[in-house]
Amino acid sequence: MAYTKPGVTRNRIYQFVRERLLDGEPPTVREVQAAFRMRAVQSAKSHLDALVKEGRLIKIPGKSRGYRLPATMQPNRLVPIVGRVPAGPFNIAVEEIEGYIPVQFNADEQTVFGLRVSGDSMIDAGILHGDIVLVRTETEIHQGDIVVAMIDGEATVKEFRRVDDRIQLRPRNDNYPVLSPDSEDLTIVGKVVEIRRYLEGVSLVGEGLNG
Amino acid sequence: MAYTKPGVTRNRIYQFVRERLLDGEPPTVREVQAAFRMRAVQSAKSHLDALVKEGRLIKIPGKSRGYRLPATMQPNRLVPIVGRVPAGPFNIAVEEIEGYIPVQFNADEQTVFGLRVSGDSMIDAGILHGDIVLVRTETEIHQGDIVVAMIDGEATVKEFRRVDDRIQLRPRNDNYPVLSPDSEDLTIVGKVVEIRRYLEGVSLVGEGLNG
DNA sequence: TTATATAACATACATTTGTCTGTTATCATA
DNA sequence: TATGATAACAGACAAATGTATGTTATATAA
Repeated sequence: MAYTKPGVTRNRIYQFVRERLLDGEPPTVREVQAAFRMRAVQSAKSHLDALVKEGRLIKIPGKSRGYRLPATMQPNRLVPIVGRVPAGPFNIAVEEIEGYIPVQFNADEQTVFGLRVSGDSMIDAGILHGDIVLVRTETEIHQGDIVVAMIDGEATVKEFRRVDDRIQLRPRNDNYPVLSPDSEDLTIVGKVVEIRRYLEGVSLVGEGLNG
Repeated sequence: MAYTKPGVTRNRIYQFVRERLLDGEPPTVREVQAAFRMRAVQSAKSHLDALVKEGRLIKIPGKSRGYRLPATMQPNRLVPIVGRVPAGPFNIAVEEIEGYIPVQFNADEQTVFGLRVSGDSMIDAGILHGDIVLVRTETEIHQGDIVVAMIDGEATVKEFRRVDDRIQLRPRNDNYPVLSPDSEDLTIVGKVVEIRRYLEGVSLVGEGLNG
């Protein structure tokens, strides 16, 4: 390819590789070479190695398609959406999974799931019927957090308060009462860390492909 | 590895490959082999080819790490979040990009971006100050859609109405007036297709990594 | 201009990886 | 038990891919 000013091709190659990695398609050195119409493999490899040296990429030596984005650039992960709160956080039955949505947590663990909200008891907190809340299990709960709780086997989204050693679950809608269940009837499933609302028909990833 | 009932190992391999692909790390045949402690490459390859035949995977013949999820299982894409509406949809200045978030649209094109909402004029639609709305440009706008509009160079999120050949932009908050700007002062940037609210500090992908 | 760093090229080689052919073992069903 | 289908193994080869060495061309700055 034509000679360019120092750094120019470097940046273009970075953009290209980044794009490919975010698409889940790590390129080979020769694919980079071809994309930039270079006549020598080494031309591409030099740039890639330089990007690694600069810290903009990392690589797995020896392996094919071994260039990756550094941790801070790491993209996301898919988590399952369930229509109702699973019995135990860790045994979500496959049949209950509506689909998967991408999140950007480093939730390599199985600690985050999505739950479709029903009812309008949290409307003043901007959580509407049909919204999807992302719930992180196994995390600390603080005063005022929005949580998913199981009361007598029933799932609910509420604001968490501790008042005089007693747990209150407060709706954010004046038409609903504050709940204060006995602790043996109550399980805090996790904390709501994100809310999503889809205004347009979105087919969830992997929808209906169980089996 | 030990012999299993027909289909069992097949499914496990599918889960494994799927996991890897969603992580952006397509495995080699031999990596599958190793993961299942098989003594022959062909054992892994047979299962993979069978999964392709069943339609659960697709493959790029000849290429390394060439197994992929079919289109319906395709994951997501990263779109930029901007703090304010860009001048033109297609020339988002890099400095204005807050970060990137994953979406599940097949927005291979540059038609979707994220915008951080300021103000509470849409509070009755469950859109709060600080929420991120995902905006699709170049799409049809219908009565009642929530849109992002530019009025005299100012960006705003409102409900779209057409009344007697005149466009109305309605807030969803009784404290704000309905707008009805002259068409020369108005640009409809796009339609809001998704709303997100992060309740926990989430560092956006690629945040502060411009340059 | 000259010197130095960067960019691009040419070629070769080693390793990784995909693919092929044939065999043996276990499962499922009659 | 007999039979066909599926699962797993063994070994080899070919293509893809990473890597190394050396050379030439252009950009940048003194």
